[in-house]
Amino acid sequence: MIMSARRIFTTTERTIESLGISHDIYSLSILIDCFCRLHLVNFGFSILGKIIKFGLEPNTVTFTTLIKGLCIDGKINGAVDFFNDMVAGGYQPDVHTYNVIVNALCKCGKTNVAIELLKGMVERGCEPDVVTYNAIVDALCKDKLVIEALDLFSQMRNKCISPNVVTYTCLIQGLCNLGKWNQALALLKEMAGQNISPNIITFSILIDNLCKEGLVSKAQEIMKIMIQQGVKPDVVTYNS
DNA sequence: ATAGGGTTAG
Repeated sequence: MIMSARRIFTTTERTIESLGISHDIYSLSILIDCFCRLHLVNFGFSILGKIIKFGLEPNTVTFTTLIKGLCIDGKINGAVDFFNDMVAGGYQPDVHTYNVIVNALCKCGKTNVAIELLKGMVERGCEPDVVTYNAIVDALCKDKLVIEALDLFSQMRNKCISPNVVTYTCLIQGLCNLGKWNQALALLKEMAGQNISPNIITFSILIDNLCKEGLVSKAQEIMKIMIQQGVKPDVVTYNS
């Protein structure tokens, strides 16, 4: 595995060089991304070394790609450390950079740290967007902290960051998990008012939870609405 | 001009 990875690394380099194509920060950042997706983040860091050796300047994209590579490998602490190094080195993280870290923190159960980072980015003048909020709203809902999730939901609206179908779907799921399907249905209505179309996932969550509550006729009602809106039930919907 | 972020369900 290690040998073949190294071979990929060196032959990629030789091939590009033998074609007479010179590297720039774009191609090298793409190369870093490729290695990171192959779980070869260390090779990504060797590319960073090459960038510096070539006298090129790594930028926010280069760093963000490496941070994501560390997250892909579950090295969340390493990712946070490298993020701090980046900031200490005078490089400004942007909303993409923050979203990579926030998402990784949320996915590994460190929702509180993610919320701290959300506060931190605002203080640094980097505005969060719907992606940032969705990650945290989803994590809070999965932690059964729906009140906190709804609080964040109103916070984002105060900032004029429009929630989308994912935001609503996460909240609906969170409410359903606590048996608050009435509130979940209210959110479904609210979506219509906001011109946000529920999708197959939104509908399936509602149908599944209504069935579990023994409200099968209500579930069938939702399924009718779903079909009316042109969303085709799938195997998940029918299983429910 | 060319590169980087999430996406929710049984």
